[in-house]
Amino acid sequence: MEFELPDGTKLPLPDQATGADAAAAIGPGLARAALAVKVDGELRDLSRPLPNSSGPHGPGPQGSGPNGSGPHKLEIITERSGEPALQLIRHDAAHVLAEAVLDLYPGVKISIGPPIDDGFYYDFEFPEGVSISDADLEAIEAKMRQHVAADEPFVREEVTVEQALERFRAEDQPYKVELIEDLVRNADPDHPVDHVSLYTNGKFTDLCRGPHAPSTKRIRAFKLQSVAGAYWRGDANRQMLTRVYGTAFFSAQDLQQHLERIEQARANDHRRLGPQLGLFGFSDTAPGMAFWYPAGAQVFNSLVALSREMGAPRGYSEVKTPQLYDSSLWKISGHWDKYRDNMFVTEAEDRAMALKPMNCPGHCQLYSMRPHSYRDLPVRYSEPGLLHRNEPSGTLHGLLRTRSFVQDDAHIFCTEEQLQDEVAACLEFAFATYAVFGIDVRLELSTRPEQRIGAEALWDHSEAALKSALETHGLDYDLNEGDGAFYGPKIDMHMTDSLGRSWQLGTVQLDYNFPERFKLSYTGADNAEHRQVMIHRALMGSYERFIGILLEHTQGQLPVWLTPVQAIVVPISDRHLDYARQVLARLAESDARAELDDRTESVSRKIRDAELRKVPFMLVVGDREAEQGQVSVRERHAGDVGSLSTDEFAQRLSAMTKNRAAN
RNA sequence: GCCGACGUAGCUCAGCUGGUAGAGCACUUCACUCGUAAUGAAGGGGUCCCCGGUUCGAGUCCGGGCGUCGGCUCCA
Repeated sequence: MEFELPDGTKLPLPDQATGADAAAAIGPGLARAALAVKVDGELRDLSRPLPNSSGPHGPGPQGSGPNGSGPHKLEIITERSGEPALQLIRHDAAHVLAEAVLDLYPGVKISIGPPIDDGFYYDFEFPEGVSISDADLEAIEAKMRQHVAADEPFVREEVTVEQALERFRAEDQPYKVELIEDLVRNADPDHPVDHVSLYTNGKFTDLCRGPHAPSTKRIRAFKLQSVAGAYWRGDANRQMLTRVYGTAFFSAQDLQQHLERIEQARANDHRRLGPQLGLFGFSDTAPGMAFWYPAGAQVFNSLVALSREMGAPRGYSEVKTPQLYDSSLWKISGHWDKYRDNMFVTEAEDRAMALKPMNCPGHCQLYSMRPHSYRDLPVRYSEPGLLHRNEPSGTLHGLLRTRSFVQDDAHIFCTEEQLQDEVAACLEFAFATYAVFGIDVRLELSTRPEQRIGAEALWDHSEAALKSALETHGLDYDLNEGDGAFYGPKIDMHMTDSLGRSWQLGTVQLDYNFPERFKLSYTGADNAEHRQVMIHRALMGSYERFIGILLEHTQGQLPVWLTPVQAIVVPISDRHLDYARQVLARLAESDARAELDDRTESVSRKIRDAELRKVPFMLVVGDREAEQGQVSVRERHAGDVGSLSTDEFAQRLSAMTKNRAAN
């Protein structure tokens, strides 16, 4: 058997050699450092024999790799291998966590415990009447440390399904039994599952595909972080389990750095920045609904203005539709049946009414109130519509998930022939919008959900249309099966927040159903009525969410054109107030948003306060500047950048605002 | 909605096993008139989230509610 190492050198090994043998053949240092091996991209335990011609990679000439394409590629995984190595010890740590919890809480039922981005978790069902909280984590950690110090080897064994079931039934571990039964049931009929692998460390044995590091001692630094609830199998109708989250690293320094990064990210949380910068706040009197201070309203309105300015040349016409509709409208749209619990419903003169959770039925209503010719299409109605959704209390999240929000919403009514171009134009508009802010998004194509309305043929058609729009533009996307809207498939655009959580911003959704339900039509060239297609689209998503994400990505340093206060005039002493007022007046002439700090305070103090408010420009004025008609410019974060005439500065600032410079 | 935690001045937070509330910043006033991240002093400010209970006495203990945070589910 011959293997090829990452540097291209060949490594001959006897048949049945293990990963550990391979590492030892390369060098004793590597043998000690080795955690696992990667063979042709597959991670394996060091103790397992390496694949050979009769191995799982199937037929091929002796000593050659899969499909006869040359020797197997072999890489020894060590602490220096980065992410795969971390995943390995985090998975190890999850086993040790379960081991420790079983020690401390006899009778606990274990379910699953995978490594995840940045850490690991394990889900448990504690015995009746027992619950744990963050306060218990320390004791569990202490127990885990004992198992790590004991250097317990991870031992793999393959057993028959019957043996495994018998074992976990005897141990009264019903979740493991269910997992094995599902493995068997869901197996590919051509490759039935008759064996499963178990891993044992110390007295603890878990159903696990592996691989694992050689022993528990490789977990150098770990920490349990939080306790949370999680439904078994992610199903809200099933048992709520207790999830313990933790993370692990190869050194205490790495762990410390990771924890500090999280702490740092919290400082950029929009829920902290918003009130701190005087943008918005929340009150118990209106849970899930933001209150906007003047500075925040300024930012909000600037974004709405941007949408309008970009929409007009792209053929959008702004409309206004009511907030409150008779339930009959929601019955036509299907919202009454599917979302009534999440709508704010009221009553007027014995009529059931509901606040709009979406603009589309209103836009459909508006469209249908007049006849349309094929010559008018596409019709593109836009509306910064205020929506209310009674989101479950546990899902509210600052500006990112609210009960009241304004979408940069639009609906396009067009013919089948116009559809491709219109979807493409929506994507162009979206990317042009994101480019203003210099942000990147991740694309997702979501297909038909289980609960849906409309014929299968329409779904086939509309899914194909979105897919081809993405592919003809060469865009990368993730496929999200079953995650579409109840009326049609969609392309979603996602971004992450300061803690790496993903949020949907833009969306482009195809809809053959509402036109059907609202009986929307146009008169064709043949003088007959035709049904058209409808596109729902929002680009920023909601202005609330967009501002939240933008704050986190800019660390509160909004671009100059958008920031509420662009410049603050800082007179050195009270005798410079007159000149400072002249500067302010000059800035006001060119519509700059400027303020004067007229407090009787030191320059340092005024600078510090302006920096904390993240004002982009601080204009220091004293005797020198007054004499020469100048301002001494300090840029946020950068410090003093020299003096300019007041006119020159005002012009530059005005240009930055006009160009929406992405600084 | 579900699991766990938390809720004290505008903000960040102290307040031990129950004895009637405190700091820093912010705010007000006075003095200082200052050249690029905190001048000093004095002062005002609290139904300790709400409602009930236990107790001679509750910010502290117990129950319920509301809100927030971390997850889960959901997200038209």
